[in-house]
Formats: sequence, C-alpha cells, structure tokens
Amino acid sequence: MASRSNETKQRILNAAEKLFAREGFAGVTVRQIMREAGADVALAYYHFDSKRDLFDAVLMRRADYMNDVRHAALDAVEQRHQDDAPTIEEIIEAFTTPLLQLLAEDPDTWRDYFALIAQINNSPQWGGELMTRFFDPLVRRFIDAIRRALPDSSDADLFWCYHFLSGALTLTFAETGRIDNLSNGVCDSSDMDAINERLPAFIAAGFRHICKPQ
Amino acid sequence: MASRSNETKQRILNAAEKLFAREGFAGVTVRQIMREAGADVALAYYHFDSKRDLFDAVLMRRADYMNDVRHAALDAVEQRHQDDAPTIEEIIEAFTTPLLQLLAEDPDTWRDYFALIAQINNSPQWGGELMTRFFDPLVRRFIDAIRRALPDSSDADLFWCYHFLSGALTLTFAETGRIDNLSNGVCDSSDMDAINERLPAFIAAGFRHICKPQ
DNA sequence: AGCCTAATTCAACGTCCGTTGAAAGGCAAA
DNA sequence: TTTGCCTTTCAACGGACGTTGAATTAGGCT
Repeated sequence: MASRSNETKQRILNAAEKLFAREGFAGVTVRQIMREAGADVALAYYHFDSKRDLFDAVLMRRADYMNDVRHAALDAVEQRHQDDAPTIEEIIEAFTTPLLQLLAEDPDTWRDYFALIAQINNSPQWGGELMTRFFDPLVRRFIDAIRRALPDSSDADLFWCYHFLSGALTLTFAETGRIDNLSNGVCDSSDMDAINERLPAFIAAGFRHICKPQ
Repeated sequence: MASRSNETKQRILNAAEKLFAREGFAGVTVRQIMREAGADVALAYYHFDSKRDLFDAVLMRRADYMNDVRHAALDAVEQRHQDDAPTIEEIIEAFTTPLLQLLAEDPDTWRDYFALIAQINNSPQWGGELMTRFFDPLVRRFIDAIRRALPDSSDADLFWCYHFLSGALTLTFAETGRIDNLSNGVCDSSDMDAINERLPAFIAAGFRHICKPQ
C-alpha cells in the first residue's frame, strides 16, 4: 500500500512534468495536473506540500540519475586516459551523449524533462538558483577536466565557454520546433543523430579557439 | 491628446515588459502590470485587446528597431566587401554587436527585452511560432551571408550551427545570474566586454569547423 | 460658453485559483 | 470482526483572475 502510494505519486509527477514543460510553472494549475493524472485535486496536497514543492520534486526526481549517468561517462573517459590527457572533444561528448542515450532509451520520459530544464536555465526567476542547486557539482567537474585538456587557459575563458555550451545545449534539447520552421523542414528538432554529429564538435572547436594559454 | 494616450501606452508596455521578462506570460497578472504602470486595470483593455495582445505588443515594439539595427550592421559588412567575401567572424559580429550597442546605449530598456526573448526562444509554447514571426527574415539573410563565406556547406549544417548560436546568444543576453554563481564571481553576467571578446569568436570557430565543403 | 470625442476611472461579472478540514474507503494486523 | 493507519474523495474557503459596461474626467473645436 506504500507501493500504491508511490504509483500515484509518480503519476502526479509525470503529469506535472509534462504540463510544466509545456507551459511553465505559472502556466499550469494544480487542477490541470491532477486532471491529467486522473486523480483528485486534494491528493496533490497529500503527497506534496505545495505547488512549488511539486515543481521542485519534478526537477529533483531525474536530476540525480541524469548526473550519475554523466559522471559515469566522464569516469570512463578518465579511465581511458590515466597517463595522457583526454581531448576536449572526448570531454564534451561525455557531457552531451548521455543526454542522447537517455532520449534514445526512453524518449517520452526525457523529452519533457529537457524542455523544462531549458526553460529554467533561461529564466531570470529560476535560472540562477535552480541550475546551480542541481547541476553545479557535475559542471565544475567537467570544467576541471577541460582545464586539464587545455592547460593554462583562464578561468574566465572556461566559464564563459561553458556558458555558451549551456545555452546551445539546452535550446537544442528543448525541441521547440524553431529549427524546423526556420529551415522549412530541412532540419528536424528531434533528429538526435544530426545533433550528435554537430553539437559536440561545434562546441569543442569554440573551446579550442578561446581557451588558450595567455 | 493622442500624445497623452501614447505616453500611457508606453508606460503600460514598459511595465509589462519588465514583469513578463522576470516571470513569464502566465506568471504576471494584468493587475500587477497596471499597478507597476500606475494606472487603472481597465485602461489596459482600452489600449490593448487582451493580455495576450499586450504581450505581442511588448514583443513587437522593439523587434522592428532591433532588426533594423542588425540589418544595417550587415549592410555595412557587405558594403566593405563588394568584391571579396567577408569572413564569418565579420558576419557573426554584425549579428551580435548590435545587441551590445543597444545595451550600452540604454541598458534598462534592452536588458528586460533580451531576457524576455531568451525565455520565448526556449519555450515549446512560444519558441517555434514567435521567433519565426519576428526574426526569420533577418536570420535567413544572415545565414545566406554565412553560406557565401563558407561555400559549399550544406543547409543542414548551416541551420544547426545557427541554432547553436541562437541558444548561446539568448542565454548569454538573458543575464540570469547563472554564470555568476557557477564561477563564484569570476564572471559577471552583465560584463559586455567579456562577452564581446569571446562569443563571436567562439561561434565563428564552431561554424568554421562544421560547415565545410562536403 | 458649450460640445464632442478620446482617455480614464469605478464597480462588478462569473470563473478559477491554491489550499484545507473533515469524511469515506481500503487494506493489514489483532 | 474489530481496530487503526494509509490513501483517496468531497466540499468548500477566501481571494484573485481576465474582462467588461457604464459613468466620469479632460482637452481641442466651434
């Protein structure tokens, strides 16, 4: 019966994730979420303290797993390079390809989550606080790895280049349909192969060009 | 007296821009906007048809001027290169530096607008439609210019690289405070010189690396 | 002065919001 | 079968929402 409780809790989180990703925190009502989840409104407040608490729970649910997968990808790179230094390409790929893997394994689950992260990252209201809270340890580890791959580059260069990466990455995984419109159908937001072929290489080239010994 | 009408209309638009930029469309009420503007609620519906119409008006007000400034910057580049082809660096700079100029000339005016654009660009709800409506002619002209600077590159490569540029650019100008937190104060969201030194070069390097003759 | 129109205020409409307390249902241990 | 706890439903609260129609003010024209 604790398992029955957890089942509905997950149903509520799924519904909330889907709707928050599409319309943002304020654009969704608790009643809409519970209608989507097929449960009574009051049940939301039995399982969560408030609408804001539910929002945080949606974010937290997948953050740990996603961070684990990316840490593991960087572990593998460092395992391969115990004596020499990995290239930035390898490091950036360890940062991005886990996202593509998650999406390949379970598209419906992760698409909404990535869209939500993109909105949060670009919101003055949430961006500073929430991204820091959920992702900073992982991001710092990646930046440290890049620093070793591009020795003597300045901290400011590294942080700014990561910021550009962050913007490109979150927009790309948000799948807003923008590139589909702009390109008149030549490109497809959800074409993960197309992204994998270009995004890591694009970003790595940018890092290489900016982060040089001074 | 038509001028008096236009004054308050601009006051309403200013208040709406500021609040929409911070909290998004759904996160703001018409009453909040009119309190900020120092006017009666009903006046919003005298000057605009609906909350959504006011939102569109906020976007439209600066879009034309911003597009003009960027078109002029590209005109200048093409004027300089009537015989030879400009470099991608020059073209990307013509795309980004107008934003820095606007921000330098009138920071309070443009900061909120850029933050709003960033949220829209990353929203599945608005991103596809609104960005297309307001910015596609300009963007297509820039992509055409880049195509001439990097001959024989594929359309897909060009559109994807522009997409990465778009994500990096909008997040950077959103000034969410994220990079300030991540870097423990080493970097400053609002340091436009730091951005100008790095963003165009970073992006140009990415284009160069991806968009090659096939 | 009086008039016409544009600009602004006032008061309210029906609806939906986030949230809650109390009651009902369901399952396990006794 | 009863007891007790966990889960779910029901009904409602005060307040705020987007929006509107009618009344009021203010300014330029005759």
